[in-house]
Amino acid sequence: MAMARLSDLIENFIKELMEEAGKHYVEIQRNELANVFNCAPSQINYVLETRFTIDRGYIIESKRGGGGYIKIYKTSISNNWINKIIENVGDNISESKARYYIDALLDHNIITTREAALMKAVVNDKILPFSQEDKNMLRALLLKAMLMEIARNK
Amino acid sequence: MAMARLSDLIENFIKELMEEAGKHYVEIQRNELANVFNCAPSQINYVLETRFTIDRGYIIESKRGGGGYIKIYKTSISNNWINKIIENVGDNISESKARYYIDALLDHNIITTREAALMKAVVNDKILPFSQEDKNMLRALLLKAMLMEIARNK
DNA sequence: TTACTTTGACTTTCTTTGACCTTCAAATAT
DNA sequence: ATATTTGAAGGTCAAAGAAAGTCAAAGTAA
Repeated sequence: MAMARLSDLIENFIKELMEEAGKHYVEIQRNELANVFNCAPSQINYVLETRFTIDRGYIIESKRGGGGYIKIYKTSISNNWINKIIENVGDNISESKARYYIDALLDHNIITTREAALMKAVVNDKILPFSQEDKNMLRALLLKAMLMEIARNK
Repeated sequence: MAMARLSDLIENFIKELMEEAGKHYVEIQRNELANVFNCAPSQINYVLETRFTIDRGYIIESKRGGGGYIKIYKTSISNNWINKIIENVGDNISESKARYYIDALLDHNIITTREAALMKAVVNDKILPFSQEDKNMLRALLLKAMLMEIARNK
C-alpha cells in the first residue's frame, strides 16, 4: 500500500549499517550508495541534510576527490544537546519539526517508544483548537517543558 | 430511502479498513482515497475533521510531499479504566486534579515514573500563558490526548 | 433558516532529479 | 623536482514532481 519514501529507505539503510557494524559511525561512498538505490547521487546529500543533522545528533565529515568518502558519526545526546534543542525550538514550532526532534530522542534511546508516542500526542496539531500561529506558539512551550523534564530526569 | 452521504460512506470505508486490518490504525493516501470515491481530495479532510476527531477517539498524523500519507489511529476501547478517566476529565480540569489522575495511573502501574513526570510537565499550570479558564480547558484537551495515547499503547 | 456537505482553486511542504561546480590525488609532462 | 593534466570523488542549487492542507463559495438537507 503505502509507497515508502526513498529518503527513508536510505536513512534506515545507513542506520542499519551503523548498528550492524556496532559502531558509532559509518563510512560511505556517495556514488556507490546512490547506485545501490538507483538514484541521483545528490539524493544522498538530501538524506544527509535532512536526516543526519546535528540537531538529530549526527555529524558528517567528508572528503572529495579520489579516495573521497563520507563519514557519518552518531554523537551521544547529552543535556547540553537537549538545551541546544530547547534553544532551537524557540517561540514556535510546527508539528513536523517537533516530531523531528522527538524522533531524534527516540533514535538515541533517550526516551522509549511509549514516551515518544506520548510526546507526539501532545504536539499533535489536531488536538489544539487554535489558529495555526497560536498552535505553533503553544506547541513550542509544551515541547520545551517536556524536553526540560527529560533533561532533568536523565 | 435516504441517499447516504458521501462523507458517511468514506467514514465507514475507513473504519472497515481498520477492522479488516485488525489494527488500531490505518494509513491512507488522500488522493487515492478521493479517487476511489470520485470526489475532491479535500472531501477526505472534511471527513477526517468531522468524524475522526480527538473526542471520538482518533488521532491523525500526516505528512505532505512525495510519499506523503495520512495515518489514522484509533484509541483502544478495551481500557475501561482509562476511558472512565477520560470521561471524568471532561472539558476542563485544574492542575491538581490532573496530577491526581496521573498519580492514580502511576499507582496502578499503568504508566512509569518517567511517563508520569512527562505528563505532569505538560499539565503544569505555569507553562501556559492563558487565563485560568483557558488553561483548564486546554489542560483537559492535553490530558485526554495523552490518556488516549496511553490506552492505545497499553 | 441553519447547519452540514461538496467542490475546486490555491498554498505549503517535502522529495527527486539533473546539470554544473569544486576538490583532491595520482599520473604525466616539463 | 615541479608543474600540469586527468579522472575520481563529493557539493550545490534550482526546477520539477508529489502529496497533503486551507478556505471560501456553492449546494443540500432538516
